Amino acid sequence: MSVSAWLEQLHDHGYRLTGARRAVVETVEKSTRALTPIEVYDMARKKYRAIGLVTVYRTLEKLEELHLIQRVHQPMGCQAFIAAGVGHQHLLLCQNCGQAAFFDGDDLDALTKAIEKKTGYQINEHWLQLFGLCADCRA
Amino acid sequence: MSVSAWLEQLHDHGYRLTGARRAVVETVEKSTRALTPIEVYDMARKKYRAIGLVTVYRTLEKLEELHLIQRVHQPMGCQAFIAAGVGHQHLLLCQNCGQAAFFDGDDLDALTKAIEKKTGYQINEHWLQLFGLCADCRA
DNA sequence: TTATTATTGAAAACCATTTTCAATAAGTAT
DNA sequence: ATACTTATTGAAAATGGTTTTCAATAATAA
Ligand SMILES: [Mn+2]
Ligand SMILES: [Mn+2]
Ligand SMILES: [Zn+2]
Ligand SMILES: [Zn+2]
Repeated sequence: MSVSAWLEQLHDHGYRLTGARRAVVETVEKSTRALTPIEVYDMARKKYRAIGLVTVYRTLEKLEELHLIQRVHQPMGCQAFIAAGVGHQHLLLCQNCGQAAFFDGDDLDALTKAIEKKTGYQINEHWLQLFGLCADCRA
Repeated sequence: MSVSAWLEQLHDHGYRLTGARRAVVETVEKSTRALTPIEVYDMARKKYRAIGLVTVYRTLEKLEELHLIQRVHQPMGCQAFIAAGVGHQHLLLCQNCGQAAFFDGDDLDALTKAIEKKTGYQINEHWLQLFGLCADCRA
């Protein structure tokens, strides 16, 4: 995805393209780590001075509705957002700098089946997230 | 674990045993689903009328410090707590009634290794959580 | 250009959580 | 038992992140 693709998505869903929205989109789409509303606000403000924190919240809300961003749960808080992964992917987060990477290829079918049998639950989805140190931070 | 074991833990760490704390401990230890502070408050109040919501927050804080309870992250919110699992376990949650079950036996070593190689990250921990319908709710 | 109305930012409201504080009661020493 | 020390308590106030309100503005269509 790209900034222009995000703006196109917004436009295609009847949302107007404004300076404030462009600033938020550019900030979040380019970030390699999850950002909180305030962080987005501080960064977007450098691109569009007059932006209000309220507009950041409202724009994040719309981007989440369009599945362009997703909420990131972390030990320190669950209010951060990052550009959404494509297809079936999970997040790998650096515990030092927050650098995020998506990965796929997890196969939980066997585990899921075994647990369904043992517990009687019908399993519909799973959350998986890895934590560690990115290449830069482990050096 | 049991209610008395929790109370003993509190006592062993120098905390006094009070009616309010007993009510919170009994509520949370016996629950098979994650409870929010307000839910704990409403339930504990039936055992100890005079309890204040503030004391619920303070007691949950201590129980978490002692690793007797753990925070549960869910799509609807991340403010709920449940009796902590023992050893390496993960949660399986019913999307309908909230019924929680712990499971173990997940083996992510191969996946972890592969991702470390591919991404350059050093992976230290993982979060895994399953969602579905419990035996009662799927019927 | 003009008209329509979605969008905006400031201010106020909201609400979950935390802090303050004087009264109370658990644990200890007498 | 009784007195003493001080951790604990609940009420009230404060806090801080998020949401709502509202009149002004600006994006889009006519
Ligand atoms: Mn998966
Ligand atoms: Mn595991
Ligand atoms: Zn890093
Ligand atoms: Zn259920």
